[in-house]
Amino acid sequence: MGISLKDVAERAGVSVKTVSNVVNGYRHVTPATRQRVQQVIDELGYRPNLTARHLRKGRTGIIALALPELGNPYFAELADAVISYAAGLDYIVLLDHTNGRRDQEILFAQGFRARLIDGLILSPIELENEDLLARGNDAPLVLLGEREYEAPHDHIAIDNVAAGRTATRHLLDMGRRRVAFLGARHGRARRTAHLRLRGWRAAIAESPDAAGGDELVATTDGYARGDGAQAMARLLDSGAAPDAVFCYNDLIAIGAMRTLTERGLRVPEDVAVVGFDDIDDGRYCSTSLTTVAPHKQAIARAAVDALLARLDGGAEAAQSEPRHIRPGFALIRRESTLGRP
Amino acid sequence: MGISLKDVAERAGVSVKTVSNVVNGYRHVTPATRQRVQQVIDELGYRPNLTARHLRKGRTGIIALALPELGNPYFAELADAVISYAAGLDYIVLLDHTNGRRDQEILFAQGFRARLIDGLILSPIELENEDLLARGNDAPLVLLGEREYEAPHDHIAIDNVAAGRTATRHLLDMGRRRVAFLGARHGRARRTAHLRLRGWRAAIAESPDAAGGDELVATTDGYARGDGAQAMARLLDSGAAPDAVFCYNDLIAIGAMRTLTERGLRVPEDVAVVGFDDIDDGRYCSTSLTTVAPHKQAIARAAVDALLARLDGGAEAAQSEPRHIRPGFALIRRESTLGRP
DNA sequence: TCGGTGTTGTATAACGATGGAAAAGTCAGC
DNA sequence: GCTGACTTTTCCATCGTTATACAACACCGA
Repeated sequence: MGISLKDVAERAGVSVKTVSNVVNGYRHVTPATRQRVQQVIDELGYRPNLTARHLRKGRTGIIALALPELGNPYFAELADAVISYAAGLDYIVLLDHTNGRRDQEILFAQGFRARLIDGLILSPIELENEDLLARGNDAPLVLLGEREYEAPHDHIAIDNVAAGRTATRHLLDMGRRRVAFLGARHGRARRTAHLRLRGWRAAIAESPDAAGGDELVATTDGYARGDGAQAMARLLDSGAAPDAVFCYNDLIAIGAMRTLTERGLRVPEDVAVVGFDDIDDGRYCSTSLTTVAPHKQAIARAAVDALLARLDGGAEAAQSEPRHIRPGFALIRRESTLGRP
Repeated sequence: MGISLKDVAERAGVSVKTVSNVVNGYRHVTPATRQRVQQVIDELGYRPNLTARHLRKGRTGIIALALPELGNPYFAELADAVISYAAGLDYIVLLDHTNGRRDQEILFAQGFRARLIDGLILSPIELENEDLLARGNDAPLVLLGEREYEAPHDHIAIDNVAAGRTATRHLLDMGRRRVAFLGARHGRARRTAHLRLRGWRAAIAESPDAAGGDELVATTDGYARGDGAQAMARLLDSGAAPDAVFCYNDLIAIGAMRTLTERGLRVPEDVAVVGFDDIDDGRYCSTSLTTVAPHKQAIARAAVDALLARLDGGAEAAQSEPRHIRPGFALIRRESTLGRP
């Protein structure tokens, strides 16, 4: 095993608590004692045992971040942001992925890492409201992303309806009249894409001469490039003849552009494309991708801050009303709608 | 606080140890007692406190995985694989990123998460051999990736020289004669790209009529798409006139393709491109990317297995010779060299 | 010299779990 | 009914840390 406080105490000829006091920077320690103890600490290379400290304090300093999948760059970039920001506040982030499966999301919400973590940030896909209400766990939970719940938890999400509307309006402003939506969902995950779809509908409705029939809405099974490629193919085969697509996310948009190119259609001349997420990939596509950019840093900050407020804020903060925070977003205009300069 | 063994014990009218025995499936417990205890456990919703267990056992069941950056899909996908595989073995993975900075890598190697983690898997970029030798930490360390060290640690990496040669030879086989290498490095990180560059040289050397001058080697500052785009631009401006490029990784390759398209050059007709990593992006570029695919699952398995062998194998395993494991790779041929079918 | 005040250090009990040894209980065989 | 062998349960110490309570000491003014 390693060096413990006891070893240091013996060597320095003081009590264990005094060493602990030095380690923790307690005020009332004579400079002489402090120096002597510190010297022994350096000599022996003492490092505090976090496990023991956590046991005693009842807190671990670890928060969990559960995301659908890291393979999606949006989540990877978001994870990056959360880890960095939490590290600055002396919190360690335990990163997990749920594969967007309900059973795994429930597992996390229930807190299967009981008391290893102080709190949890979860980005759900299929989780239902009832799953949250059945939660028998006291660790604070912050929800991330599009889904809206009635359970009493803080929720961080950009205004997806407004974002969807902004994206769609941009396409309409560029003169497009048959704007398709790519990435609607069936089944449980329906609500996830629903908000962006609602934004699309709203923008269409504001534009009298724009087409907005259901034949312009294409569903996908997942959120990856392949799903976008397939959905685009189906849309083209169906004869819906869109002159623009607003995609649920950038990955789907990239897949869609791939299909368009394969079919000999030009982006944006024949079909303009807008994505969502502003992942790094979109910037370097052969036709760079216009996209809605949620402010990831702000989301990360808001999530961690909300969680820590419940953790560190004492009883009144822990019981206070759930907050709904809406970080900002921006429409980044690139070649897939503006064309090559 | 939560429910502890003691609470369960009191309620069930048995000793704490008996409850612990039930929880841990200890053999000699009467079915009657077991059932009664189990019932109380379910009733109270008892969950063992991992922190306390870890303190007692001296092990946490947590391993750390330190990667340069999650924003790079290769690492994200790899992390995904490691987390999944470790979870199957009841280990939790703590994911961190070093940004490829030496100071951060040293921090991890030194084990700043002392005794929170049982072992560490590190994918270094700038770390030096001396940093490893100076390591004053007993937790096992497994190294991942191209860099080669003389320090006594297990090392998992595909054969980068062979992979580089395979990729380059593929380009030569397709009739290219001016094959450039994109992504060499200056300074500390030099050695990282060195092996793939060596493979490039080897393949060129085997092909008498192929050009192989230094004007065909372009350095980059990083490993992102932007670096590839810039490097490609510089290469074109320098007049080196390559008819193919082998890129250090897929991101650089994607950036390079972007520049080629901008300059009106066709891929692969004018310039063929090969990447490295087989990230999902490459599959859905408008020109899908030929690439070297390291077997990520195998790498993840090997890394975790090597670490756990040192952890669980007892003293003799912990002291045994460091192993060097070489998972396989494959060349995935796609449009960026074969052309559109 | 004496209390009062404030600082510095120590002893001991937790935190929640597990391991080992001792104690208690069960049962067969004589 | 007793012994011995085995099973089941309890008791206590322990992991490394911090909190609480208090002891020791110096310093000050009266």
